[in-house]
Amino acid sequence: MDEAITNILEGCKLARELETSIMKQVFNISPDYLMKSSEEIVTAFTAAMNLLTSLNSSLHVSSSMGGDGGEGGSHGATSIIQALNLFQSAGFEQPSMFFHPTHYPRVASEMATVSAVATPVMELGGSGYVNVLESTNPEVIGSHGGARLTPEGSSGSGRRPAESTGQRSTRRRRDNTERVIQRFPAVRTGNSEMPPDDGYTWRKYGQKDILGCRFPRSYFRCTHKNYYGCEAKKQVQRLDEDPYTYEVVYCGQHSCLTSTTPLLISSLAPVNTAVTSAVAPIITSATASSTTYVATNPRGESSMIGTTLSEMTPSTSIHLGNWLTSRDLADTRPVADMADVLFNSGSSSSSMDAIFYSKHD
DNA sequence: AGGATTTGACCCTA
DNA sequence: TAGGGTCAAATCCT
Repeated sequence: MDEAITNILEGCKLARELETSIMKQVFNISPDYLMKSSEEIVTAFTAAMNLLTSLNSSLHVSSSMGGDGGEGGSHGATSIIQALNLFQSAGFEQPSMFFHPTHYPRVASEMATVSAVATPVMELGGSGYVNVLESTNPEVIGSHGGARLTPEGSSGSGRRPAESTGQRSTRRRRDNTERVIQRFPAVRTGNSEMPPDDGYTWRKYGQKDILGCRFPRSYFRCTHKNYYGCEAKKQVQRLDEDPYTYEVVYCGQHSCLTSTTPLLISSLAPVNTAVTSAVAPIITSATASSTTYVATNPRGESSMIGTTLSEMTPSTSIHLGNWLTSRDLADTRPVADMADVLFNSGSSSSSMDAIFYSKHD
């Protein structure tokens, strides 16, 4: 255990050094350097994870992740939470400008993608962006993560005459699109807290008080719905039990080209046992947000099949993610994941795009 | 001026 | 029928 902690701390140190380097050379950073540094970080965390894995393997791990979500059944979570605390005490509690929360859904999705046996159906758009085709599989999974909540309580008072509107277009509630559920700690900005920006631009189209919930649920759709027919939506709600945590449910795929990192949600489908069993221990912690993988059966009933870390520094989430989701795929993608996060997971509004803006221009 | 937000009404599903 | 999701007029914001 001590050795694992040493490795983790070393990884943290390297990550901080890398971050510092990036900050200092914002417009003059070499991809080679990034790759090399990332690799060193990966090595340190991989070593730690291997040690932790062997530690935990003696304690448990039932490969069956039932639909009950198992919040409390986190075998082996203690070690990971300890590791989390270490990460935080090592100075990673604040979101980095480079490790933008935008990355986290991508990372979570990527992890599941790595674990999935099924090959994701993808196509390259003309501009080089990757578009993910809409899944038609009735069995879909989502993940759980977080995003920004718009400031509430402004003084708009939309009021419509009682007669209004003729007929409504078709509206269905239980569509079979993927649902990605994520939790994020609120980001404190001035006097208010809000979920972190997820990199996409959203337009709020509704807010509802939900029965039994202290806080209203806000409904957002992609701002570019009209331009690109982008059907992505999300629901944002503060948790009753933890008002400083936001739960965001993403529905549908982004078909717009406004982000360099469209969520690879559809690539998670179809759900299969590889994903289910690969997402190992469930971790819940007040200090770390989580990504929850939700399986939806053809009747639209959802059940959580797993949770993994996502609200940490990308390096830690990547490594723990690999450890959690793909022990059988160990060492296959950590460097690539890191590079992907570093180079591809920025959003149109992220600082990474500001740094590497020329990449897509 | 045009886009974003608010919020009561409407409508669908369980 | 209740509750949740969406619509769209009114209003705010830039």
